[in-house]
Amino acid sequence: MQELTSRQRQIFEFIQQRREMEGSPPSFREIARQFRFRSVNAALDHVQALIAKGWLEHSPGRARSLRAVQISGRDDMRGRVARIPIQGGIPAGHPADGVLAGEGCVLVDIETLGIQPTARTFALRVEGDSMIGKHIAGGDLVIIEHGMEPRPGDVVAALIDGQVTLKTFVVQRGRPYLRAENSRYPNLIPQQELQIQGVMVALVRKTSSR
Amino acid sequence: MQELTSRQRQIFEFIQQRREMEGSPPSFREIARQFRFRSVNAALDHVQALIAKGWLEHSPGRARSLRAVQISGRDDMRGRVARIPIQGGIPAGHPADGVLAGEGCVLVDIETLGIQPTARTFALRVEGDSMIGKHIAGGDLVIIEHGMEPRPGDVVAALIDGQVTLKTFVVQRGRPYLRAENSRYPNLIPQQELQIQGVMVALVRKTSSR
DNA sequence: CTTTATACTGGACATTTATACAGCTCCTTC
DNA sequence: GAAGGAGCTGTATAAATGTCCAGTATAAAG
Repeated sequence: MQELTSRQRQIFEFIQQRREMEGSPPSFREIARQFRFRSVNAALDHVQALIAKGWLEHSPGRARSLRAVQISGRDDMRGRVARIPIQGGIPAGHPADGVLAGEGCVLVDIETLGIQPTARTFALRVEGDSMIGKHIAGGDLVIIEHGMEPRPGDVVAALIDGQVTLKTFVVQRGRPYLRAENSRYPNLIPQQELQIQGVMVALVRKTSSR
Repeated sequence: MQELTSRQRQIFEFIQQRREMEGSPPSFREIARQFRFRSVNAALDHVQALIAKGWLEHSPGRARSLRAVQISGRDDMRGRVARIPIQGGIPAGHPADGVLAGEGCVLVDIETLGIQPTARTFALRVEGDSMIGKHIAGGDLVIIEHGMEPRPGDVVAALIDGQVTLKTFVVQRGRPYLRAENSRYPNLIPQQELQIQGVMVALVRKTSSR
């Protein structure tokens, strides 16, 4: 399949976007309107280029019949989106065991985030600003991979006194401890064993004001 | 939502089936042909019954605009995930006009992020750390809603010298300007008119190391 | 310099399509 | 038996839509 020009890619993505949002693909005139073409033909030309290059199919004479050629594993939402449960406040024990007060689920684009979602991936709502030094603010949603081996410098979710906290995992003189990325918060040197719930792999923030 | 008659259910399922197989919903004539109606109106009547009973929606006057009403809380990913194009480097003029080098698309969970994705929503890869004061770091992906009226304090994407930059929109003494959230970067007081591309509504970050 | 591909403008036209109006039968309900 | 809804026929029309033809401009390739 031939490569697309940047303009053609725009057209292609607009068509895909509309198909998902509106439920049916745009007409040529709608494409033209979107890109401020004064002529319908500009849209037609682009679509014909996309068809010639093997990206689109259509049924001649039929309104709104544009559809993407299915490339296995490529452009499909199924398989690209993972459903990740949001853990609310206090996970009782093991995160896979029983989850209290979940906020529901986030749907996460695994390709963009480059994560391999397992059954042990979960999300946490950040409270407080103890990780502000790593630009993780209160209200952010962090995606945590459970069971992953933390490396020094990783942000981890740890279980301290039955509470989950987000900290940076660091090793000093062969001994691991948890560092808060905010000088107003104390670091945590573990008494016995360190209870690491998982390693942060991604973050999602919603701009609150709207 | 009212119950359907068996005939209406047949029509509804045919529409759904066609949407999945062909990629776009059938026209009234195609419905009529499928059920061997000699009149298009038979199909119209059924569809209007389905709309009245709350099973279908459509945009008046638009070809093939039939779509099933989303049932909230259902285990359906379609309708909860929006495809947002990632704009690469330098939009020339209007964001709908010319955008170069797209990186592809992000799939975004509209329910979690609370955004209403329109065709004018796009994503930008953040370069540099000029917005670090708002905890937006380089490499982050920000979701921008174009055409939204910026309010003071909002993070906006603005067009400066043909380059897109992310800044905080502020108004001082009745005059708007753009503030960088990093003391090493200058604020921008617009010479003429301020070219606001859109307002940031969400942010997605991938933890880079893995 | 010519050719080719891309990216458009502008106008025209035939179909497709949605939609309205006026009927009809059959069945159930009152 | 009157009323009403479901299910359908038949005709008509305006709007939406696909598609063709004839151009222009620009940049890259030969």
